[in-house]
Amino acid sequence: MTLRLLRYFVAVAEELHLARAADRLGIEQSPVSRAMRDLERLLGVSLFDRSARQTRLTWAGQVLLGEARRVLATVDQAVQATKETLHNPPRTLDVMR
Amino acid sequence: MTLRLLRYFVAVAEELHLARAADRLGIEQSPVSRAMRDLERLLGVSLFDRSARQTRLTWAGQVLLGEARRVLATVDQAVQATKETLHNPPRTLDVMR
DNA sequence: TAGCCTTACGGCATACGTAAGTATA
DNA sequence: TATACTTACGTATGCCGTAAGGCTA
Repeated sequence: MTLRLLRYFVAVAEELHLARAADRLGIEQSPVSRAMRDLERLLGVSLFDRSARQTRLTWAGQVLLGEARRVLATVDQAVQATKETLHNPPRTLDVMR
Repeated sequence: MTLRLLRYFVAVAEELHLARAADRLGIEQSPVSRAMRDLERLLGVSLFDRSARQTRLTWAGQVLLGEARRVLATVDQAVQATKETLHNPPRTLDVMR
């Protein structure tokens, strides 16, 4: 699993349209389509219902959308918390030992 | 940020030794060293204290270790929860609309 | 046939391994 | 000098864009 696949998936799941998702991601449709295929293969589940004219989420897709948002939020927090150590030094001197 | 950098970092932070971390990851020392350098540049903070003979975590490194573990746990849960939708179908039929 | 997604292919960027280099105790 | 981390360089893998292909209303 990679964050790239999760980021692409959230964009597609929210837009329900590959071209718009690709626009939002600043890339072309093609890599987005391939990424969704790769993600489905990786997880072994269908994330989208492509039978209809419009793209829709399967149940697995709905579950992953919530989970992926949590992952990305956790990543953002990890980056922020680490950067903020510059301004919030440890209270005691021996925490680094 | 990538999961690869976080996975490598957790290995190094837990082993406090690049060769052992590399062994655990199934790769060579060299890419691990480069990854840690890249991660520090990305975050703009020092994660390791390299002045001593042994590798030690800075305060920022200790904070990131906890955060990175949370991220990786969240990812595992995301994958599991999505895969389990195959055995736990939605209770109602209209959740996919 | 118009709109949307997918596949093929070539090029670029990223990541690895080997091996040489640097530093410290 | 032994141990551990870093840097240089060539190769392999991964990801992207362009363009062609397929499908459905």
